[in-house]
Amino acid sequence: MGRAPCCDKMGLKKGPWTPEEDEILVNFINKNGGHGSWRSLPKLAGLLRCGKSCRLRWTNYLRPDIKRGPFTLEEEKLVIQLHGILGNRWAAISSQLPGRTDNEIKNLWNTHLKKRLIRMGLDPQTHLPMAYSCYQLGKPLASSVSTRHMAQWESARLEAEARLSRESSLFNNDPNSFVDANNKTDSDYFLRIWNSEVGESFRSARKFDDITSPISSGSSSNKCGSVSAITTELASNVKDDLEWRNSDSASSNDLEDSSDTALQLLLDFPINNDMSFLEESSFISPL
DNA sequence: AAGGCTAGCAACCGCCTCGTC
DNA sequence: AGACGAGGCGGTTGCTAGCCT
Repeated sequence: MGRAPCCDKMGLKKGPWTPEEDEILVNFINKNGGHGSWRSLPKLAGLLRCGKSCRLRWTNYLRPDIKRGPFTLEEEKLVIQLHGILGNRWAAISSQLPGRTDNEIKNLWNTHLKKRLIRMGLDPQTHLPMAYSCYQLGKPLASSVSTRHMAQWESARLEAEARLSRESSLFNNDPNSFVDANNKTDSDYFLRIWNSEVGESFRSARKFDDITSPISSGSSSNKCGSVSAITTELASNVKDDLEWRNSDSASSNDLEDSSDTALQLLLDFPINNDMSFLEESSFISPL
């Protein structure tokens, strides 16, 4: 059914790359001012690899702008925040972390951050307490997650724009310049994402009105309901769920003694919107 | 010291999207 | 319109180093 793997051809090497292969690939790309067609690159460069393998090696390891070394606290914070908004869209998340690859972020998430959230009793997909995220009033989980992401998008954007207007006097003349770390605020991140191609899919989603249509959480071409309608529905759902959760005192104490910094980072994010009552709930550990 | 276990990470695989013909 | 190829993406695998017993 599926297409045959591109490396099935006889004679093509698989597995870890040797320093010699790395050198050949880097030299070829530098010499030609780019990779050109990945499919034809191995033959032209004299590598016994498939084009896909070359592309992966270049984008995940050999690219000169890749930042090596452990993730900083700020980067981890950003990954958690972005994952809460974008879900498992590693490429979209990595586009907001200069020098970090999607593979690196995916590994960070799977080996560190995900486990951290699970340890704290939080669903790594929804960033909400496990018991809560599993029962969205009988609605399909994938739909509720995407709905939540949509609402967070809109809320974060509105908050960011409001803050940006307040702080406009502090900004550079170039409103699109987000490079200066001194001026980098959380608002900046969201406006930058919102104005990027990543946000485009969400901006265009405002055209759709069918809030009840199923949403594929794994696809980059989601069809989503109108954001304002979703936000309204979400607020209603969350309030209902909070009432349900508050009646279940057994689960509400699980997180109170958590001092994990990741949770703090997640909750520290200044989204003061119609979902802010979530933070006031005793269900989530006090700051 | 040695064997088992685990975490971290590089690389692969299969599916999807988009562009071209 | 649909078949095909190329590139991109996310999930998963497998190797390795470090830790534990």
